[in-house]
Amino acid sequence: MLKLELSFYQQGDAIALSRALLGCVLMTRISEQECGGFICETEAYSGLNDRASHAYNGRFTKRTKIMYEPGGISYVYLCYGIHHLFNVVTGVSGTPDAVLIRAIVPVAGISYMEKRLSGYVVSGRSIDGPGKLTKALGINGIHNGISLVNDEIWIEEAKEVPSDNEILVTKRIGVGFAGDDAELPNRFLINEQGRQRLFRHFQA
DNA sequence: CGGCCGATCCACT
DNA sequence: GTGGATCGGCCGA
Repeated sequence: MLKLELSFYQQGDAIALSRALLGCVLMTRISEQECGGFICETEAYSGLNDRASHAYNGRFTKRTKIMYEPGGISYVYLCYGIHHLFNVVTGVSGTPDAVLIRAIVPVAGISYMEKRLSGYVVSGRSIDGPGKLTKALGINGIHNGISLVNDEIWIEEAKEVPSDNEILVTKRIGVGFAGDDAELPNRFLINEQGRQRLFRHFQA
């Protein structure tokens, strides 16, 4: 399987990349365990003009500075004091764009992910919810800012790409504070039929 | 320096 | 469908 290269993350905007990441395979190798699944839900956060983004209007802090880096690194942060959320930084240096990964369909290391989720059964279903996703994959705050072209967290090309009629576009979750920007159609997901079709390409 | 609050999840009812 | 858990970052004083 082919690992996505830096150039993938640095071309195009966050919306195009949110769409392009559907079907790609998010993998982690953490504590000697290789786990992962193909991405089936994303949200685009387009920095400067997006009130839902941490970097709205050029806000530049210790936390958000990572979003201004060139694409191809992770942005992991703590939400509600409990959940780590995993984002992919995209675009060129100076553009604070990122894609939030919200769900995967598990294809590797399933038993270990279930262990991390205290026995929650992930086999045969999606791992929905960005906090649960990072817990299953073993991602936490120490992975903030690391390259996605390495051997700890990386993304592989899709084995099979979802077709347009398998993709749903909606407004984003939990961004009601963002005013009009809360209505932006920046959330992308593969429908149930598409998830099952893509999953079949991972079976031996 | 203090207080507020969020890109959530789960265990209740 | 609702509320509690739980904490770092941010803002205003």
